Amino acid sequence: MCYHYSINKTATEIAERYNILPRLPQIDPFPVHYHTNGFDHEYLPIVLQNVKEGDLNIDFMQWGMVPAWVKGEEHASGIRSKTLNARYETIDVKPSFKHAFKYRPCLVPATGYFEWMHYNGKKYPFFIFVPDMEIFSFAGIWDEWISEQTGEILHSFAIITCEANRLTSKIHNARKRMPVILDPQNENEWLMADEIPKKKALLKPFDSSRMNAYTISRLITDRNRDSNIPGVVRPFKYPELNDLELSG
DNA sequence: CCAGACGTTGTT
DNA sequence: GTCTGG
DNA sequence: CCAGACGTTGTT
DNA sequence: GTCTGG
Repeated sequence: MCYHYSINKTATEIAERYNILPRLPQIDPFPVHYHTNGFDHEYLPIVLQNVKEGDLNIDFMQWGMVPAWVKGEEHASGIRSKTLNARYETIDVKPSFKHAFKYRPCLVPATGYFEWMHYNGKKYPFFIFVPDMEIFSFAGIWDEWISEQTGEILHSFAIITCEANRLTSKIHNARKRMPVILDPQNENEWLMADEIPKKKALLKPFDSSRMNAYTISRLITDRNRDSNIPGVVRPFKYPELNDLELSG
């Protein structure tokens, strides 16, 4: 699963990472997100294929995908907390996701994500990242929803999940899921492929040996403070976890 | 056929 | 313990 | 996912 | 819009 992640880079830096240079003036300034909570449905930078010109573009979409067929604002705000993630196993058959899976793939730029380990009855937050990629991509899907009431257009997205790999299943010691992270050489393929088996073949757990993680402070879920600050991704030690071995 | 849902996570 | 709201 | 509530009566 | 349960 993945309900909390980090993209603490400016839109300009993200554009450079994906070789999207020409449109820079339009997309900055944009706030960085040391921590975004899915249930806040923030606007976040998304990379997608520009249908007309064929090159990549950045758009800003709300996390929590509202499918195009949803009727009414109330229904839209009700469903988006349940569509933060989409299971890869059923993404091609679920009514909420199959259309977006077929026609609207996207990359979700990230610098890391957050997960809680359950240990002796307590929960410990971890920051999980890919040391060899400052910005990496979750595989995502998006959709366009138009409000009947206001005519307003909403672009929103979901992050695809798969079974956890070795590292992430140790942090998730109960149920084992993780967001799909794409190898950079597969990013374009994810945006371009049009055969369902080809697309599903890309949705695999990322190489555990290329990932790393450490504990962070409980500031991340402190409701009395803004968690979107650098301190939220800084290492924080819990003495009772000292014996824990993540790499083995 | 119609009505109603449409989703994920976690669980010693 | 379990549900709800964010 | 986590944090926080979890109930009723009567109401200027 | 499309699927599922009754």
